[in-house]
Formats: sequence, C-alpha cells, structure tokens
Amino acid sequence: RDEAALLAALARRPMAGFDLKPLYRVLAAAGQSQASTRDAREEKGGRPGPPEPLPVPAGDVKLAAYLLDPVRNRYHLVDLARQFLGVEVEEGPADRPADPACRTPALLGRDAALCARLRPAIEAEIAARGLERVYREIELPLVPVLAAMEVAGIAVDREQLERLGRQFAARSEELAQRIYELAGETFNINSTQQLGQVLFERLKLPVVKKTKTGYSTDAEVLEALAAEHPIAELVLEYRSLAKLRGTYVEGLAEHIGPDGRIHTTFQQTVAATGRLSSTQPNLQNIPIRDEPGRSLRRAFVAAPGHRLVAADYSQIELRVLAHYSGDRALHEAFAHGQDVHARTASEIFGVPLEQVTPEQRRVAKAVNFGLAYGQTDFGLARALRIGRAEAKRFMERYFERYPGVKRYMEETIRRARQTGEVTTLFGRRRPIPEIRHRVPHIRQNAERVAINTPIQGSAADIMKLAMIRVHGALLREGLSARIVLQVHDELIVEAPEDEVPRVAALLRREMEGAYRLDVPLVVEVKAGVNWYEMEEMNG
DNA sequence: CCTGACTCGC
DNA sequence: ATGCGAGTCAGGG
Repeated sequence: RDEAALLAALARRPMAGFDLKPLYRVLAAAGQSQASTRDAREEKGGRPGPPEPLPVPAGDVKLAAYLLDPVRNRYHLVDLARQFLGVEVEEGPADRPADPACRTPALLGRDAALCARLRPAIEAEIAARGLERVYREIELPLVPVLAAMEVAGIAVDREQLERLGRQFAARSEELAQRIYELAGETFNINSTQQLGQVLFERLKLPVVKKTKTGYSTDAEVLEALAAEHPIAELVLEYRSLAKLRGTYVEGLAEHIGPDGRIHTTFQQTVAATGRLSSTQPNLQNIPIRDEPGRSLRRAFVAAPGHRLVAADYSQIELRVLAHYSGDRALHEAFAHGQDVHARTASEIFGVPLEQVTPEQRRVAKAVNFGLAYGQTDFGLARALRIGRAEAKRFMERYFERYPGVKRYMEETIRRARQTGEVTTLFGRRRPIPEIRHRVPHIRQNAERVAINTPIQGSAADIMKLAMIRVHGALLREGLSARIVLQVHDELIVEAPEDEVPRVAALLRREMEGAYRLDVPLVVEVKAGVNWYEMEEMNG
C-alpha cells in the first residue's frame, strides 16, 4: 500500500529530526513484516531473511542536546528553541507525543521547522565541545540498534510466570497470617506507617533509624530487629514476596504483547553517565541475587527452536579503572588473568594469592566494589558491618598497595575542580558545578560523582560501541540471531539453535574488540533455553 | 497526580 | 551518610 511504500522510502534515506527512535521502531517493525511476507511469497519458508539495514540517522537534536547537558531532566523542543534560537513557543507534538490533540498540521509543521533550524545551531555546539565522536560514532548509530531490539522484544512464558505468582501468593498469605498473630491484630503490612506503629508502639521494639516522616522500617532495620523479635524476619520475607508479585509477576504480565513477547523501551537520554535505562517495563532490574526472585528468569525464554545467548563483560569497571589509573598491580592482575578480588585480598592482607581465605576475598571484593563509587570508610564499614576504624585500615592498606589508583582519583578530582566537568573515554562530558561548593557534604558528593562518572560512563561507551558492532556483524553475516536485551554490562541475544556457536564466537569477538584498553576486555558467554538456566560457553 | 519509602538491577 | 537507574505501594492533594 501507499503507507508501506512511504515507510520503505523513509527507510532508504538518512533522516534528521528530534527523537528519531520511535520512528525507527516503526520502520524496523515494517521492515521485519515486509521481509517475512517477501520470504513467504518466495516460499523460502520458516524464518525471515535479512531485512534491509536501516541507515544511521543524519542527526537527532534530542540526542545532541543530551550530549551537551546530560544532567537535564527533560529535552523538550520548546526548551531547546528558547535556549538555542531565542524563540518562545507553546509545546507541540514533539513534546507531547501522547497527546493527539496537539497533532495538528500547523503544529506538526511548526515542530518540523523548529527542528530544522535547531539542528545546525545545536550541532555547531556539539563540534565546538568535542562531542562529534560520541555523537556520530556512538549515539546516532545506536538508534537503529535500539529500535531493532525494542521491536524484537523477549519471549515470556506466561504460564511459568503465573505458576510462580501462585507460589509467591500462597507463601505470602501464610506469612501474613503469622505476622498478624505475632502483632495481635491485622493491618496493612505494606504500609510503612502501619508497620511502624505495630513494631515500635505496639511491640515496643527499639527504634534504630528514623526517616523524615517517622520510623524507618527498611531491610537494614528489620535485619537488626530480627535479633529482638521473630516478626522482623517474617516481614522481610513478606515484603520481598510482595515486591516480586507486584513489580515482577503482575507488572511484567501486563506488558506481554499479543506476540507473547515483552517490548521494553530503552531510554537513551536519561542517565547522566551515558548508560541506557529501560522502562515500560524495566527489564534491567530482573532479580538474580536471591531465590525465589531469581526463578523469575525461567519465565524469560527463547522462542521454539532458539536459545538465549548471554554475553557479559567481566569486571569492566575495574578494567576501565586499571586503564585510566595505569596502576601497576591492577594492570598485572588483569594482564595475567588473575582473580582480581583474590589478588586484592592478597595485597591488603599481605598473604600469598593461594592462601587467601573466602572471608578475606569477601572483604576485598567489597573494597573493589566501592572504588568506582568513591567509597568512604564510613560506607565500607556499613557495607561490611564492621567498625569504621577497621574499614579505614582496609582502605589505607588498599591505597598503599595500589598507589596508582589513589593518584588517579586525586588527579580526577583536581581536574574536575579546575574544569567543572569530567569526561569519558569517548569524550562524553558531565558538568559537575557542585565540585566547588563550599558546603562539605555537597562538595564531597560531587567528588564521588567525579570519580564514578568516567568509570561508569566509559564502560557505557564501550558497551554501546559493542552493541553497534554486534548488531552490524549479525546482519553482515546473514544470521537470524538478534540482540534482545542489554543490562549495562551484558547483552542477551536470541539465536536459532544452529547459529548458537557462531553467535557465541561473534559476541566474544565483537565485545572484546569493541575498544582497546591497556588491559584486556574479557567477555563470558552463556547459553540456554531460558534466562535462568544458562551453561557457560567459554571453551 | 505527586512525593516518600522501599527494593530490584548493574 | 558509596555511583547510576525504574517500579510499586501508601498516603495525601
């Protein structure tokens, strides 16, 4: 039809605009259905052949505005028009895509015209601020990749999800009854207010922490109260099940489409560090650490005849830190493929690598973990539940053994203070005006941001580059496998069974080769019929 | 519809 | 008072 012809014409020519991903999503979906009808006509049978790759957008003023100031909470055309053109206008369809009332020919035309005038102005700033590479080589090429991922979606086994839901509900009911017995009354356990009254007024348990508005009942408090009264542990388990039921079982079920798949939206202009985020639903926070939450991953499945192949970067943030700091010991650990937490334990506790105990390794892991966040002795003490003095000794010992890391952190803060901003490997920038603030806690918070952003943001740069490479390689090699999810350091691909070995090799090659750091990038690959049971493929 | 408390992920 | 996100629920407007 005319519409199909129009979409095909659009898909052939690079476009510039404002927030092009939704349009690319339409184009990707049309390309997918076009490829399958074409193949059906030509009786190729089975799987659709390769769709025409969509061109990289010529420009996107929303992405450009995000790169110029990634901290803003919105990137509306009206704000950009004011900032870059000095024009004051009412919101139109570009800023209210969900509002059909503003989708009038006049306003559509006006937004298009604004966008056309904005592009040269805003792209001049991109060039002037050294953001050309991250714009042209990362964010713009990523648009068709994200659109394809959103269109692909991930298959969900609704019956499996519902089975888990029933298990959680049964256990939840059991816990609620026992909680009411111990409380001596029924109440809404989900209400922090009512729970606070029961715990601290009726049962007279000690108040260990308060919030702005009353008693704190968070997990840390309940864990402390577990020593005082059996109700605390029951509430903890009840609350975790309530979370699983509400957010994951019911929340995810609402998003299963008629194709039996969940199609999330990846936000490209939200995280100040350059990471992606995932909404409606968020598929980047599916439980993994504890059962029974982890079992939800059984509901994320590969289509019949397919496998999920998951590839994750091993310790990418610590590797970025090793690269940036040039620290000798950290370099050595990665160059020799050592267990980096064991190596750190060996350094802080002064014992040979082979004699590191699991407890020492656990402490070292917490120290390593906190590095990228600008951790303080106070924070480490809390995380490990040890004294502040002891935490301080661990940190001092760490920085003695890794002086390059200490130097790097001091230098990063010094430079941030001088320039008022920090940058990533690819030149992505983040302004940090608070780094010169005279109130200590505000300034210290800014210093942690200054430490964290280059590390988290560079890892995000590398992952985005890897996604572009993997997507391109899959198409180029004529494979039917498609990227379906990204979870910050992990890519999930859905592949026909017979493609799995090639896809595993491709993922390792393209991800490890995405960027050349001074230490190797290492990728671990796993495959399985669902996201829970996955076998390593690191042969 | 918004905010705060809470909890999930990396 | 260790970084970055999103969603749910309760409770109030």
